[in-house]
Amino acid sequence: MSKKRTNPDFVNGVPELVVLDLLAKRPMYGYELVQAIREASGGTLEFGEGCVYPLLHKLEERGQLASRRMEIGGRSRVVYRVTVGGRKRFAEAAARWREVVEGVQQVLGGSTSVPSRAG
Amino acid sequence: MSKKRTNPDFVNGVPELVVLDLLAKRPMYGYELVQAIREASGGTLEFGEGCVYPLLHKLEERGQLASRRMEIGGRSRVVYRVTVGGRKRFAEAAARWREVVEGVQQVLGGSTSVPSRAG
DNA sequence: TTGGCATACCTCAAACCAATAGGTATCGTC
DNA sequence: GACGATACCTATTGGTTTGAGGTATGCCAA
Repeated sequence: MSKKRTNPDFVNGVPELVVLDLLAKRPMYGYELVQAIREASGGTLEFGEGCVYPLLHKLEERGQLASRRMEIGGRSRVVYRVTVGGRKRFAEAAARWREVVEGVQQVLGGSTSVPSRAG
Repeated sequence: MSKKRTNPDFVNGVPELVVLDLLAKRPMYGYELVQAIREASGGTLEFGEGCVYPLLHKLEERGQLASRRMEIGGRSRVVYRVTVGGRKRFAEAAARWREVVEGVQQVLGGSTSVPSRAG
């Protein structure tokens, strides 16, 4: 068994971002959301239940999500929807996300494609 | 004083990414690097010395950076350069970074506005 | 010389987040 | 009843940035 990587890449705040986005498009329950993230990202983003469920609870505590028990398929499931505060939060997070992405692009900018230049 | 935010947004692994990139372009010493990150990103990315110095040491331990004491301005400074392993690491990190960015974009896709028609 | 400031390097504790693993309950099938 | 898939939840762990603090040197002013 190698090391456990709990913070592997660049996913930090990304779960919150995509959860707020996907739930804004359509209310879902946790288990459905886990799969939705995977499918919507083409398999690139994959967050386990141990990440999604606590996140949902946290966002609900903040008033950015609201849960409702609904009967789906003959069983009661906890369906989450985005509140007004949640949409605001998403807008902020998305803006920050873009900032970071653009910031990184500005730094990497010329090095990802431009060959070494005499300096 | 409100809460301390140690993991504010989406910067996770980003310091490693930009450090490897900037040092690959031109060897620098720590303090210079801190400012270089800030300037290269247009002020968007800003990592303190408490983040950069331990990172430099870690990357050096991994053999991805190499340090050398040099006389600059009449004083000895610890200048870091990227090794072959560091370039490899950067390539991997950059690829992963792009994956995540594209993954998020696929999810957010139509919700961020941006009617990029050139696509 | 003394004091203050910016530069330059370093380290530590705190806070936060995702990953892993484990636990519980229901439904359908055998 | 046993088993697996679905569905929900929690505790622990590991890694990372942040913030604050500490040390030392060079330059400038008094």
